[in-house]
Amino acid sequence: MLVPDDFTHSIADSTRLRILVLLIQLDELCVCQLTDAIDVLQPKMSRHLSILRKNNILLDRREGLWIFYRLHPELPIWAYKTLQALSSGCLTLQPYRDDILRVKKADACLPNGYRIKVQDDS
Amino acid sequence: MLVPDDFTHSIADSTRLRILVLLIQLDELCVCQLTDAIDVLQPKMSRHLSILRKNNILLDRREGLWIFYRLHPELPIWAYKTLQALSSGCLTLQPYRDDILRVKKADACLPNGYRIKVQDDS
DNA sequence: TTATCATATTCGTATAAACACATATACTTT
DNA sequence: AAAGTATATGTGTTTATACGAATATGATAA
Repeated sequence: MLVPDDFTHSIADSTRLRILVLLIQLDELCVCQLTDAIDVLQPKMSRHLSILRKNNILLDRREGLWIFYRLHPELPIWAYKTLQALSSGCLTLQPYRDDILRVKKADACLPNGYRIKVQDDS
Repeated sequence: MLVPDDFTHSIADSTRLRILVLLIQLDELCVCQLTDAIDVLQPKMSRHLSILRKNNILLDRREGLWIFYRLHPELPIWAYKTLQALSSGCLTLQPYRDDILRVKKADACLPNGYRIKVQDDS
């Protein structure tokens, strides 16, 4: 069960906060999408995802080679509301704003049918 | 100006989270009330208050020997909402629940007229 | 002034967290 | 089977953080 102490610790790293903001906005992303968008080395991304997974903040799902992460569906309401509020404070700021743009534009290593559908506003 | 990174760092310590939950529930408290309720050594309390003050999460006000702390009145809305949500997840749990009871029952070193008015439910 | 009280800061130390690099695992394709 | 791809973990090191103990500050009272 998620307790406030583990939760606050989980969000207190800038890479993890960026991951969470991305997943609140875009529901589900695979590791390579997150790695590309946030631009970190793969082992670093993996380790931060591991922390969020162990604390039951994220849930993962394997699909072939790819592993998709999303907010844990049984995240306590208080935790979800906290993330929503935090996220609303991040969206207009860097690097969070550009992270989202990068995911949408990126042509990551995704399996067919899993690219994000976005209207091209260029 | 408060940025999400400083904010998440500020709430990622259990003593600081306890302080914030207390101040959300009880508006304004002096250092000795916080120290007694949370039961930490005075320099430790002071250091944590200093961090919250420097990050513009708390505002202090001197009244004679006593210094009162409250949430910063210009706290960004996203930060306030985040604290509200987090606090709602803490209130039913220990040690947050008992912290509040202790403040209400305590006979701290307050100047006259500053004791918290609570109905005695004993 | 001196004493006293509430609060703040300095300092040295111990603990924890994040990191890069190397390597391992798990799955798919050939 | 071997090779290739995506993701995870082990290891050693560096950096950040929290801490207790001692001391300083700032206000009040005698």
